[in-house]
Amino acid sequence: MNRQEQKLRTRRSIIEAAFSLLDEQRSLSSISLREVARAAGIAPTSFYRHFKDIDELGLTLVDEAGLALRQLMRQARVRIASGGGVINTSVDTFMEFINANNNVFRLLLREHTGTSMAFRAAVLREIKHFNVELTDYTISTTGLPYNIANLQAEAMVKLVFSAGAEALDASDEQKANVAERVKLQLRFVVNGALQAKAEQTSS
Amino acid sequence: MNRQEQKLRTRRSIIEAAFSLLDEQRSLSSISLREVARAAGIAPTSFYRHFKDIDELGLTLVDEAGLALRQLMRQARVRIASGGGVINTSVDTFMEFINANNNVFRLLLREHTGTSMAFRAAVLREIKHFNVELTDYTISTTGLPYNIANLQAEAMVKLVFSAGAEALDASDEQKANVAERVKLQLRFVVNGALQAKAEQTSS
DNA sequence: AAGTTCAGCTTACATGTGTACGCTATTTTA
DNA sequence: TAAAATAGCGTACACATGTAAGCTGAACTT
Repeated sequence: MNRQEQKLRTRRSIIEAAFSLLDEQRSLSSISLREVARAAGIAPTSFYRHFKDIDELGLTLVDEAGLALRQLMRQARVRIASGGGVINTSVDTFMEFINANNNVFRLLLREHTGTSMAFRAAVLREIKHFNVELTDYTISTTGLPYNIANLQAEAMVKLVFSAGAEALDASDEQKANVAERVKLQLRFVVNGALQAKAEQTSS
Repeated sequence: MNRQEQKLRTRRSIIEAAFSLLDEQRSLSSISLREVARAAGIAPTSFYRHFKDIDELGLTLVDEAGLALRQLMRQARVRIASGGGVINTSVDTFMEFINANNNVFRLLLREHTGTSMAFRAAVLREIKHFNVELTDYTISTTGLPYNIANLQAEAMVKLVFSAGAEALDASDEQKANVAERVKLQLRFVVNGALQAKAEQTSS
C-alpha cells in the first residue's frame, strides 16, 4: 500500500473519530488529543504526524462541516428549480441535513458561540456564504434592492439556524412542528421585506 | 460577624469569581473547581461547603443570569410606557444590557448550545419567559390571534438574541450597526405578521 | 542493493484535576 | 460556661492530560 495513501487514510480516521466524539455532550474544546487518538486507533503521539495541534484538527472539522453545508445549499437549489416553493424546499432540505448529519450541524452550532475565537470566525465565514448566496438569489428572483434583500436573507438564515438548534434536541413530531413554524416565520419576513420595498420606492 | 452571613458572603464571592472567569474564552464546562476556588480566595475543598458539584454552581449562574434578563425586560417595559417605540426601546435596552453585563449574556448564549443538557434546559426556560411575555404583550396591543402573535414573538426573540451574539464580539460602530439592522428585521416580522392576520381573517 | 525518509510506537515526565479524610478555630446552642 | 456544629484548611491520592525523546520497520529514492 502506498505510503501517502496510508497517511491520508489515517488522517481520515482521526477526523472521523473526532466527529464521532462530538455528540450532544462534547465540544471541540472538550475533546482531548489522547481521546481522539484512542478512538482513531493510534498512539497519542502519532497524532502529531498529522496535525500540529488539536486546534488545527478543530479548524479542519469546521471546514469539513462548512463544506457539507455548502453542498446542502447546492442540493436545495436543484430541488427548488424542479418546483415546490423556495421556503418549503429549503427548510425541508435543511432539516433532512440536520437529521442525517447530526454531529456535523451540532459542531457548527456549538462552535458558533464557542470559546475559541478562531472557531467562531470559521463558522461565521460559513454562515456568511449562506447570506451572500441567499441575498443574490433574492435579488435575482424578486428584484428587491440590495439593502432590503440582504436584511431579509440574514434574518432568514438566523431563523433557520435557530430552528435547526431546536430540532437537534427534539423528537420527530417536535421536529415537524419546528419546521412548520419556521416556514411561517420566514413568510412573515419575506412579506415584511416586500412591504418595506413598496414603502421605499413609493417615497 | 454572623456565621450565616459570612457563609452567604463566601458563596457570593464564589459566584462572582465564576462569572469573572467566564470571559470570551471560557465556558461553564471548562472552568475547574480549583480555578474557581482560587479566584474566590478559598481552598479547593472548601468549595463543597457551598455547592455539591461544579454543575450545581453552573445552574446557579444560569439562574442568576436569567434573573438579570427578566429585570431587563421589566426595565424595557417601563421605558416603553414612557414612549419611544416598542422595537427601538427594546433593542436599545437589550444592547445596553449586553454592554454592561457582557459575561452574563455570554453565559446564556454559550450554554444555550452548550454540552450540558441541564444547562441548555435552564437557558431555554429563560428564553421561554421572553416568548410568553412578548406574546401576551403583542396580543394585548395589536389584537393578533394567539398563533400568529406567538410565532411573531418567537421570531423576534430569536432575531434579537442572534443580534446580541453578533454584538458581543463587535466594536462600538459595529454594535450600532447590528442594532440598526435588527430593528429593521423586526419590522419585517411585525409587518409580515400583520399581513398574515389580514389574510387569515378575510378568508 | 544500499541509503534515506517517516508513520507510528513506547516510555517518561511535569502538571492540573476532583475529592476523601481529618484537623482547627470560631460561632452557636444548651 | 461547657458542648456541639461547622466554615475553611492542609495533606494526600489516583487519574488524565500534552508532549518531548528516541526507536523500529516498512516504504521510497538513488
